[in-house]
This record gives sequence, C-alpha cells and structure tokens, in this order.
Amino acid sequence: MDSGKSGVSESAVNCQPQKKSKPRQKNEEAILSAAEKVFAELGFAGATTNLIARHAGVPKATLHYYFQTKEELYRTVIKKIFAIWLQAAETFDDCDDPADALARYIRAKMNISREHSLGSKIWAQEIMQGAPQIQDFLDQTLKSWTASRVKIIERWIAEGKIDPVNPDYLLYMIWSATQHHADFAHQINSLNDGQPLSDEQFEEALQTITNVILRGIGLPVKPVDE
Amino acid sequence: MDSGKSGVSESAVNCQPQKKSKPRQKNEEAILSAAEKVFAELGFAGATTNLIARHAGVPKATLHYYFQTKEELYRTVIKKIFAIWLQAAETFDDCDDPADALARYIRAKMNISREHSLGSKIWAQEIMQGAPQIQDFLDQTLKSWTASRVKIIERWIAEGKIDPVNPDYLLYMIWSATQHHADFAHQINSLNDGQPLSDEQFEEALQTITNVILRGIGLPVKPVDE
DNA sequence: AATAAAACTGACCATATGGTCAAAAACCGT
DNA sequence: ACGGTTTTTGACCATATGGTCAGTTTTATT
Repeated sequence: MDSGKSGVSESAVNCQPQKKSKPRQKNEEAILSAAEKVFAELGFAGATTNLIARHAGVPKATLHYYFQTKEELYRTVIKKIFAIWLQAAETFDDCDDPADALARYIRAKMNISREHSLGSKIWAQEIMQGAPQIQDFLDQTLKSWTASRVKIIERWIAEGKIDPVNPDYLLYMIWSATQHHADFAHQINSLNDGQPLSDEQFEEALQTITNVILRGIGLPVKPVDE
Repeated sequence: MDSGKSGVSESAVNCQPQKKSKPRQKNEEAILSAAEKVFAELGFAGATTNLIARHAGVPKATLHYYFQTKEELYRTVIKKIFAIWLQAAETFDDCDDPADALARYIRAKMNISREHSLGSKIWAQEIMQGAPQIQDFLDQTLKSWTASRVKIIERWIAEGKIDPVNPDYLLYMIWSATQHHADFAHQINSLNDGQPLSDEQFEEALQTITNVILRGIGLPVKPVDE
C-alpha cells in the first residue's frame, strides 16, 4: 500500500513478519496515537499537524513525510477505529438466546467505549458533522450489518422470544447507551466528583444498561452472581 | 482597547420594553442562527467568523461589531442551548407516577432532539472536547439537578414503584437514547434510506425508547392507543 | 435641517496553518 | 569505502484566520 520497493518484501525475515522497519513503525504509531488524541480533543479542523507532531515527538515535516496531508492522517485514524467497530459488531452473533447475544454485544460495546474512548469521540464528531469521510461506510457496511441484525431480532420476535419492538430503534438504544460512556465520559466524570468511573461503577453501569434493555424487551434478567 | 461606550447605558427608554432596536435584533438573530448551524457542522475550531457572517448575510466586520470575538459568539450560542436544556429539565417533576414523569421527560427530550438538533450537537461536541466553556454548568446546575432527580428515583424505588436501578445510570440511558436522535441523526438517516425519520417513525422511536425504559425498570406500559 | 450618536463595513494586519523543498543525515547492498 | 536510496528536518511559502479601525452611512434628537 506504500512505496513499491520492488522485490524487497521480506528482506530480513525476522522473528516477526513485519513489513516496515522498526523506527518507521514506531514513528507511525506515535503519530497515529497522537493524532487520535488531538483529533478527539480538538476535532478535525481544530487539530493542527503541528500539535499532533509535537505530541508524537517529531517535527511537523516528519509527520508530513509519513502522512502527506492532514486528511490522509485523519482517514488512517478513522480506518483503525472502523476496524475496532467491526470487531465489536462480530460479537452480535446469531445465537438462539437473545439474552445472551444482546448481553454479550452490550458488554463488547461498553468495553470498547472504555478502551477506545478517543476513537469513539472521533467517530461521533465525524457523524455529527455529516460523515464527510465515512459516508460510504454508513451506506454500505453499517447498513448491511444493521439489516442483518434487524432480521435476527425480528426472528426472535416472531419466535416469541422477545416482545415486539422496532429492531432499528432498539439497536440505536444500545449504541447510544454504550457509546455515551465514551463520548460523554467527561460529563459522567463531572457528575462523579470529577473521577472516572471505577471498575465497580463501570460494571454497575453495564449491568444497568443490560438489565434495562433486556427487561425492556421482555427478557428475564439473570441475577448478578456475586 | 474598548470602543467608547463609556457612560452610555440605557439611552432611550422607548415605549416598548425591548432592549434592542428592530434591525439590531434581526441581525443578532441571524448571526446567532448562522453561528449555531456552522458551529454544529464544523465545531468551534472549524467554524470561521467569515463563514458564519456569510450565512447570516452580513459582512464579517458586522459580526464582530455584534460579537467581539468568536468565543463570545460561541458562548452566547451555548447559553441559548442551556436555556433549552433547562426547559426540558423542568418537565421531570416530582409527581407520584414514575411512568408519567419519565414518559413525559423522555418525550420532552426527544422533542428537543428533533427541534434543536444543532444545539444538541454543539453541546455534545463541547462535552466531548472537555467542556472548556461549560464546566461550571456541569459542576453546578447539572450536578444539582441530577442529584435532585436521583433522589426522586430513589424514592420511587423505596416505595416499590419501580425496580431497583442505579438512578444515575438510568438517567444516562435516557439522555443518551434521546440525544442520539439529534447527534447521530445523520447516521440514522443514512440507515433510513437517506431520509429523516417521518413523524410516524419518530413517534415509533419515541415509543420504543419509552417502552423499553419503563418496562426495563418494572413499570407497566400503557398500550399505545391508536 | 443640523447635529450627535449609533450602526455598519471595506480594507487592512499580525499570526497561524497546511504543506513544500532542498539539503543533510542515516541506511543500504556491493 | 562507495554510490545510491530512503529518512529526516529546518526554513520557507501561500493562504486563511480572527480581529481591528478609520471612515461612511443610517438613525435618533433637537
């Protein structure tokens, strides 16, 4: 995906099958990580390549050597976030037990919200601003993924496993409830005496969401085992 | 440093108790409205006073005559959004019937999401970026409001009217589910064949949220009358 | 009509930004 | 050691931005 470099593929077949030199890899990661943070905190327009470069500990010109334009850098960051989204999406599988499937999916999304809150914020801002970079994802991947899960939910309803509910709007509830903990973490923290949720609090929030959703569609909630 | 306006306070007390002349009012509103749109779409940093002025149909210098700095303009917009938030907050009153109170509050928040989606987006971005302008609101108004509603919910639980649930996380669910329809409207539209939700769809989304939440905390859901 | 005050705006400025480039430095196979 | 290739980066540039200001126009008051 980058410079041709003719036959030189596995020049030095080290222990790892890595395609990029070590320092290059390191720089790229530092830049991407810095970019994720700055984009999340300042938005695409507010982020400056200079600031990102400083955060990454490299001169601005170096950043532009790795990523020609700010937009290219932004797109690369977005792609990584997309991959993470996919990973969570796969946990929503077509198993027989709706309670299990939904609980697992909710947990996966909550964990992502916690572990990748920067990415979640970038994603949210991107969509709020009209998805200038990811419209195709919305129209394709997300749309077909949603359609397939809607079918599963409809089947659950038809089989009498859950109460009738509009599957789309149910999914939106799950997305919003879980992502809220990433996107609005600052607000949640402010209401929590300025402290991030502890592990226990986070678990309780997850349980609250899971219980309300599951019960909300007529599923029995298994008692929390202590 | 300052442009005159020394002792000039309230020059002419006209017949009307209006503080501002007609054209001034009109311009100010046009600028504020344009600002709301541009801030929502580009974020604070991405919005330019030039663009806002063009949207409002006035020269940039005029904008800066009304609002000295971009930040002052932004703060004015935020204040208006805050007022709207307050308005919805008041619908969460301390009535005996949790189902009524919650359903009404959810409806109020959903309506705001629909009618003031730009403001909701600005609010969301502001919080995602660490609430640089509204930290005091979070720490004061929001915190005390939340505390008072938490008390109400706890009373409902104590009275056995609803199932035990963490009130904070329940509130977060309501906020997220309703605001999602504003902040992620673009995504929702994309999944809805590019069309905004019709009145009927919106009503169904509202019903879905209300039903899931109410049933989720052990409340009977009144059948939707057709 | 005359005057003063307020409203408006074109032209301007200092600064910051994304991005370039040429030259230097590090790296490479031979 | 050598020639070529890839990395690295300080200096630079064109542009855009927030904001100013002096001069003009409009409005209000007498």
